[in-house]
Amino acid sequence: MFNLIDTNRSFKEIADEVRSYWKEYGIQHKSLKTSLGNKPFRFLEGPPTANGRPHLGHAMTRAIKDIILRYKYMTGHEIFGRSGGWDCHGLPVEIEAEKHFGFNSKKEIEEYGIEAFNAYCSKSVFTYIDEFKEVDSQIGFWIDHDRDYITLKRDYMESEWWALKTMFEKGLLFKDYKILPYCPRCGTSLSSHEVSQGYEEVSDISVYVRFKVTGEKDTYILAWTTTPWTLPSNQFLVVNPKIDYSLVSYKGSNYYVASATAGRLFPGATLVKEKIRGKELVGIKYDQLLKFIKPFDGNLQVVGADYVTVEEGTGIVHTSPAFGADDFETGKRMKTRIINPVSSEGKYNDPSLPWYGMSVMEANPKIIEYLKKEGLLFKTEKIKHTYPFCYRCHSPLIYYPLDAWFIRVSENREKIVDTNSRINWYPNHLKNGRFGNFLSEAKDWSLSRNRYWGTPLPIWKCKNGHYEAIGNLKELAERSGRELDDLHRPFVDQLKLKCLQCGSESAREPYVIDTWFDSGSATYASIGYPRYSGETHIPVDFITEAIDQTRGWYYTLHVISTLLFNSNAYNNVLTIEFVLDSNGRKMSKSEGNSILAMEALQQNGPDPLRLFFMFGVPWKTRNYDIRLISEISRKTLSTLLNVYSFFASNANLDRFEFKQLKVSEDPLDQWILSRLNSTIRSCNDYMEAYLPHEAFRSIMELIEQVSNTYLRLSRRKFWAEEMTEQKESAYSILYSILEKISLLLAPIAPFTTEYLYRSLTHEESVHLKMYPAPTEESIQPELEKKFSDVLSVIETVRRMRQKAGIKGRQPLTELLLNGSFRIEEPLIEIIKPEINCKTVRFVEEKDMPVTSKIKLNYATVASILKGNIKKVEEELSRTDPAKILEAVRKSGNATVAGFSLAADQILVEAIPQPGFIYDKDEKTGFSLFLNTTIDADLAREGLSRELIRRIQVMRKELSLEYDDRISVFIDAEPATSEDIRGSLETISSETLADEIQLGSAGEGQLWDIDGTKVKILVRKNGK
RNA sequence: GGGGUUGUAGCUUAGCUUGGUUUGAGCACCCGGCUGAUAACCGGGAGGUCACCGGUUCGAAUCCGGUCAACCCCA
Repeated sequence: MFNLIDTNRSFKEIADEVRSYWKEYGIQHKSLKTSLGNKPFRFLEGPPTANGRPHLGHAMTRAIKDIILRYKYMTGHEIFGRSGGWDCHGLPVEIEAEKHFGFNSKKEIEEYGIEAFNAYCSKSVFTYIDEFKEVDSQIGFWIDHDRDYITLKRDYMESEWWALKTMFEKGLLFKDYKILPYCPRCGTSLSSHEVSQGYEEVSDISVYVRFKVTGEKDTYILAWTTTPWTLPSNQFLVVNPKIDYSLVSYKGSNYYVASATAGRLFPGATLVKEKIRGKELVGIKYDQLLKFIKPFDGNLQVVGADYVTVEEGTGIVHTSPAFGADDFETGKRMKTRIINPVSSEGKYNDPSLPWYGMSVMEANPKIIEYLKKEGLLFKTEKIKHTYPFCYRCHSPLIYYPLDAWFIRVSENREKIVDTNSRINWYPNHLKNGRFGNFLSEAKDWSLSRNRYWGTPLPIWKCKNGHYEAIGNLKELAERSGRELDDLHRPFVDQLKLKCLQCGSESAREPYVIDTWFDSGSATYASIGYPRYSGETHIPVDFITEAIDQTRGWYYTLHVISTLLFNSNAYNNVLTIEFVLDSNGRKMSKSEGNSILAMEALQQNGPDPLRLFFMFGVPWKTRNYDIRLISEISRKTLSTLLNVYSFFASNANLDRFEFKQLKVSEDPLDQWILSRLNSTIRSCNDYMEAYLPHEAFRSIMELIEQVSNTYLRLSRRKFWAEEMTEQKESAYSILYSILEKISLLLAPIAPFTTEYLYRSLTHEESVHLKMYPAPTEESIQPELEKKFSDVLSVIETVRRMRQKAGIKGRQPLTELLLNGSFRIEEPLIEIIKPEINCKTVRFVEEKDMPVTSKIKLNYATVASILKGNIKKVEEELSRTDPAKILEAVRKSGNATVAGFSLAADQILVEAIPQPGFIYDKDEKTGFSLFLNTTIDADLAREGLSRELIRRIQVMRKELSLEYDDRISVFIDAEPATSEDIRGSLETISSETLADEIQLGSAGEGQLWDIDGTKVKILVRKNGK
């Protein structure tokens, strides 16, 4: 017996029931611990930081990961890395902790104590881990959370130490003094991939300031800057030696600017000197702008550099080597010491400045005011530009000189570009586009952070500048004489070594490393390579994350793997775009329009949500739209459950049991099997190519055809009382279709398919079965094409009936077809009942029930015939059109009333003979002639069909079971009664009536059938 | 300023790789019909300068060039 199902249950209810079944019988566990084959498949989970709540985007990536993993399981793969991962370190965590304690500076953290602070971080990073796991359970993401990798665990960090030591020894790790993007609030530098996540568009005030040329009256050099706070430390002005500058006289003063900017800056000014090459300006000395900090020797002069452009500003760049990478280079070249009046908290620390103690961002407007007051300001301009902000705390970053450790990436660009060539990117354009571009411009990775909560940099340094890297705990114990359990700060800081080179004491470099190094190490650290595992997961077969990871995880995984293992980290990577809100806006916490994963799951149920994620291309944004979500699952899952419900209730009545697929010769059966198998084939292809959304699309199409074509056309087979061969075949096909679709759809909608599959087969689980393989010999492309022709003809006839005002219930005698090919007899049999015609046949062109009427094509003929048009037309109306057409066909033209008419000069109009209507089917090109003559017999038959339908409606209104039997009483005009009497048998068998009485219907319902009044009463008799 | 992606009906979209009848669906709207599984379905109506301009071609939504717009990334 097949389980009967309630088609009105919500998908959420079904999922809840299935989830508890899985739990009770350990189905998920079985899937995680077993495999159906031994092909290896390596997966890697991108680790979230669980100090924020999971939102809709998390749900989407997790759904797609699950779809791929379930498919791989079902295709006999042994899956490695089917576990979770948690990213635990880093600034994001520290910032949450600072908020918790109300701290605003590093000083406060240190006063509170690093140990206690880190202890809090270590706890808070798991605040929402339970909610993440709950989302996984709700959405059906089957991974083994008992084997999650956790980046703060000793084993994990030890692997990283191994990696860092290896890099150190290969010379890939180096320390340098550089200008780095720096967050003054967090007190640490950021790497380029972190900076790239924090650009925002802001409007700032930029200033044009005049530097007075030393010893020349009223002559200035005009420079432009968007960071007035760097002006107190101005050391140079830079021009481009290759471009032209002018000296301009404007309101009583002379200014040097790039010629290209003069017109814009000084409207209506007079030129004093034109076309001064930049290099002629080099060496000019100027007076200090803000006379507070004493400059060094050789400062305050114009120097040349070719990075200067004229697009913005004046073509002359104010240079403060402490606060810009280019500026720093200039300072280096000029061999000067750097003026840096700004502390690591971002405040002026030079007491000679009037803004002493102020943060530079606070000082900005004050400095502008001062410049104005002192007459140093030429003008200000509001500009909109993108500026980097700290991606976590939102403070504006400054460029700041620092000692920092770097990974030598730039020298290895070729390698990382090369290993990228081995990766399959979905979508492909990322490979050489966004990602490839980023790789080819890769900068050295600034790795060290002046912070607390992170993997400590395992490098010790002695007073003589000798460095040593430590690769694991054992080594550390040997070198320091102390065992350590926890590698974190502050414990590791306390360990001193004896320098191997000079014997003096060495202390750890006080940094932690970029948390992106943690997650980027997951390919080897997640399994504790090399200490706990002899192998890595490099390269994994598949990862998928959202688009923002191009510069994040995708990048760090790739760089680390290339540098350490000379390999790409992953072979296939699928990138997902964001889910936007219902108005197409980006979801964000601050906007208050973000949607939590749990919310969406509660609202829609897991499967509808998963289908929504599979609807359309993953790498295009989609708007969260609950109406669309329910529409998609209604079209697929609801339809599928209804097909099953129909199957199950009928099959149970007939005591059908599935033993094997029995295929009849019926083209309908052949067709649906072909469709089923071609869908299975394309699903396999798409899933192999990491295109699950394409697989879903093809399944959707199949479900639609099964329900609306196959089942509808097969319905009559199921009404037969006894088990016919046809019926059995149809059952077995329907069973097979439901089974295969459950399997095909199982990775995408795991809950509903489980429910369906188990109701159908009583097997343990759809998820422990092999993915279906196509039966190639069942695929008949030719038949699939023919079948769509059949459907097209049916549609056209329905349209013709509509136009002629003849209902579908009214039987007609014949449909005649003419075309360039024919539809074979068995398929004709499908057309007949659908269009309610007794015969459907093809005729030759000459036998078409049509008279051609030939008209003149005035457009081509008018100018030739002129006054003779009337005459020709008269002659034409007397001539047999067939003769004219024959002549045109043979010789290219026909002679009418002495005039020769070519093919393009006549128009042929087909006029169907009386009793026929004509139309053309566009898909097949067939001409269709429908005989619309309704004689008394046909009319009587039509009437009985009308009655049957009314009685069926009444059955439904009485909520009768489909096998309940009834008695019917019909009250009508005597003439109508006579007509009805002839069809009593048909009516009673169609409506399961034991008896039909003509006469008084008493309390019956009055119907108006096209003007004929009939009163009908239906009474239930039981089964 | 540089790079990438996208642009098809009110909305969601297919077709573009490989040029070939009149760009195909779904939702919503209106009219009509069908129904012994269905939350369905079928027919008709209205709604498209396939973003725009140019080129290649017998023929362009599709290929090429340019422009515009939106989004994303970089500087």
